[in-house]
Amino acid sequence: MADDQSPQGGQGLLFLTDEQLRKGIEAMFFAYRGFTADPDRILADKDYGRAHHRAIHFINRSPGTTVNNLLAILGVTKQSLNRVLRSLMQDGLVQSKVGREDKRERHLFLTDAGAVLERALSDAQRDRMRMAYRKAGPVAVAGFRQVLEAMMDEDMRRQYEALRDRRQG
Amino acid sequence: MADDQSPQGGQGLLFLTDEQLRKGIEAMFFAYRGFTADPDRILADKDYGRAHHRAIHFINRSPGTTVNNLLAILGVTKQSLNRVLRSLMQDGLVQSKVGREDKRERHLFLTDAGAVLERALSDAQRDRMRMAYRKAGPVAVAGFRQVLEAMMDEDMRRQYEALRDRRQG
DNA sequence: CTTGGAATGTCAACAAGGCTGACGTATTCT
DNA sequence: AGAATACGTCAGCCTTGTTGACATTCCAAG
Repeated sequence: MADDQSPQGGQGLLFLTDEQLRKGIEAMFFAYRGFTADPDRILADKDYGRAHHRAIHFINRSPGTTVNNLLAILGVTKQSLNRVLRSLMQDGLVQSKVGREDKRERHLFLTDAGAVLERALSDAQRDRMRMAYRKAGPVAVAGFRQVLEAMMDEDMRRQYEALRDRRQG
Repeated sequence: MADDQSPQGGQGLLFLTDEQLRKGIEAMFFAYRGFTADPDRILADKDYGRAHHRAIHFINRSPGTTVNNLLAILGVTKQSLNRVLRSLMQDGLVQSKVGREDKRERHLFLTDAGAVLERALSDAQRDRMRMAYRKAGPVAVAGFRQVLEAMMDEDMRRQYEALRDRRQG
């Protein structure tokens, strides 16, 4: 694949050619389709879309998070998020509680029914991920995460890092 | 979930825990935002969206490809693609030629103006990719690609592979 | 040669889910 | 008291996915 050279910097920069970069770009494109395919199939039956999945995922991840918080993580407008949250609450999958300290805030939680759906969605997504991880092996997985993290914008990375070490009930 | 075993894998299966998988899922989510951010900014000025970018990318990649071909690669309906192609053709970025052998087919090409936009878009996307690659290093990059390829569906992977070794004029 | 079916592509209409802008209400901060 | 914050909502727009209907072209069977 490449002419190995001696020291750490020296192994040629063949992995930085336009050709290699383009392959990476196309790999991202196709892989993302696989990444969302399984949850999408589950959601299609239920009149929900990817937007609902994202909301459910992050509410599960950070129970009690506020609307504003979720907004920042998802990177959408409140009007857009609101549409999704409204339907999830009407269907009894998400519950919002008025803040105790600051009564302007609404804290979001999954109901039992919401947790069931979340489980189904993340199981499906994890299964594919697990398969890919197992196939590629631990070293590849470490590289995978490194490159992804390097692709994020600064503020996204902060959101991502903030999520990393949070323990959830 | 994580009992260490001896054989070749030796280093435990800690990279397959639900926790690790979830981090990978979230990394994909945030990284994809970064991945599309730069081209999106360019397109926003021009009344185009991601769909236009995808079409332009793959037409550039495989000049003379047919609509049907493109359909399969992009994974959308022909009606959806058609709308995008129509606007690109009206704006003089893409040109379609009736097939010589089979007159039902339309072969797609970028015009000079189309090639200019393609350049701008892919430069932007490649710059980010290059930065990430450089930061992560060649070993990480190899792992990155391995995992992405393992995440694809069978038919996507075939599309992706078919693209890999094609030489373009 | 003709005819019917399959393949290719176009037009029309609809839905999801982004967006902006404007506004109302409750609450908190200064 | 007045400004700022957090949230919800209405209205309207755009992109991009969907299905349905239809025209053209090709090909194969009769």
